Amino acid sequence: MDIGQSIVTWFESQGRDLPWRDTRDPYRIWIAEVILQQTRIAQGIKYFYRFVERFPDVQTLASAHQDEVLKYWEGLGYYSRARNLHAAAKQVVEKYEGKFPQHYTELQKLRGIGPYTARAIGSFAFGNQTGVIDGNVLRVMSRVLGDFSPVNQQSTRKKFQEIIDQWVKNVDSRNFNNGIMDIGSVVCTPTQPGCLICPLLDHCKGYKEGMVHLLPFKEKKTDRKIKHYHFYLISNTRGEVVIRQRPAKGLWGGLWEIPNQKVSKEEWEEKKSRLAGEFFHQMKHVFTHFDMMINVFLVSPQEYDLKPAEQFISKDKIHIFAFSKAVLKIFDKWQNTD
DNA sequence: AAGTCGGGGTA
DNA sequence: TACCCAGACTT
Repeated sequence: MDIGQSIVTWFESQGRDLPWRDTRDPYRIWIAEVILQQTRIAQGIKYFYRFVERFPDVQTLASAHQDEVLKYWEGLGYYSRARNLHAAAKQVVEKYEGKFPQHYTELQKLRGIGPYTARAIGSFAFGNQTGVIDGNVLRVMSRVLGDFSPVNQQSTRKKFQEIIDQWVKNVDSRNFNNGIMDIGSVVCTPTQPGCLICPLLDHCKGYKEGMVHLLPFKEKKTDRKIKHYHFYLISNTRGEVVIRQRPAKGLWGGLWEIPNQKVSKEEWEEKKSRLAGEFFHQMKHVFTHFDMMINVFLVSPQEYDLKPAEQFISKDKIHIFAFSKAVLKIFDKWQNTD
C-alpha cells in the first residue's frame, strides 16, 4: 500500500471527530483553521463554538464592529488573527459577493490566509488535490523521509510541499490531510512517539535508521529578551478605573489596557512608581519572543491628569471591553484583594 | 531570511 | 526551563 492510501485507511478507522469536520461550509472551516493557527485544539474549541454562534456566516462577521470581534477573541492571543479575519470577511462580501473562492491560490489572497490555511480550506471545503503542511505534518514528513533539513527554512517547506502533493495525488485529500495531521498529533508526537502503532511504520526511513527522536531538525532560534514595565491601576472612590485602547496594530493591537510604560531594569527593580501611588503587585507575562516583567501600582486619581484617549470606566462595565490576559490577571488580582 | 505576534500545556 | 501548538505578516 502506498503512503497516501495508508494514511487515508488509518484515518477512516482512527481519525478524530471534531466539530469542524462534519461540514463543507468554507466559512466554518475558515474560522476553525484561523483559530487553530499556533493553537491547540483543546484551547481553541470553545472559541470556535462561541465565535460561529455569534457570527454564523461571513455577512454577519463583515458587518460586525471590530471591538466585538476582538471581544470574542479575548484571551486567545495573536490578535492580528481576529483583525485579519474581520478584514477578510469584508473582502469576501465586497469582492467575491459573499462566496469564498474555491482554489487555494485565490484563497491565499485574503487577509490572514497563508499557505497552510489556503490549502486547508481548499481541501476541506472544495476538495482541492493539495497537501497541507502544519507543524504536525512537518514532524511526520521529516521523520518518514529521514530528512534532517531544517524544517524552519523556506527551501525545506518547498521540498516537502512537492512531496506531499505527490502523496495526496490518488486519494481523497480531505481524509488524507486530516489523517496526516491526526497521526502527527496523536501518534507521531514530539516526545515518545508511538512508532509501534504507527500506520506509517513501513514507510518510515527515520524509524529504520533509529533517528526518529532526533527529528524534526530545527535551526536554533535567537534567545529571548526581557522587557520591564510599570502598569498603573488608577481608581477613584466610585469604583472607576482608567482604561485606554491600544494602537490598531502591533502587540495586543486594538485591545484595551490600563495605563503603562516601559521602564529600565534598574527602575523596575526599585519598585518605585513614576506616578503618585503605592506598589501593588509584581508579575511576569511570557510571550513567544520576550518576557514582560510587570510592576503594578495603585495610583490616586486626584494627582493624575487624564489624557484625551483615556477614560474612567466603572468596574462592573470592564467586561464589555477586550483586554489582554496580562491586564485580566491584574484586574483579577485587584478584585480579590479589595 | 529574520523578526513580530499570545497563551497554555507538557516534559 | 524549553519546546510545541491545524502560521501569517512585516521588515
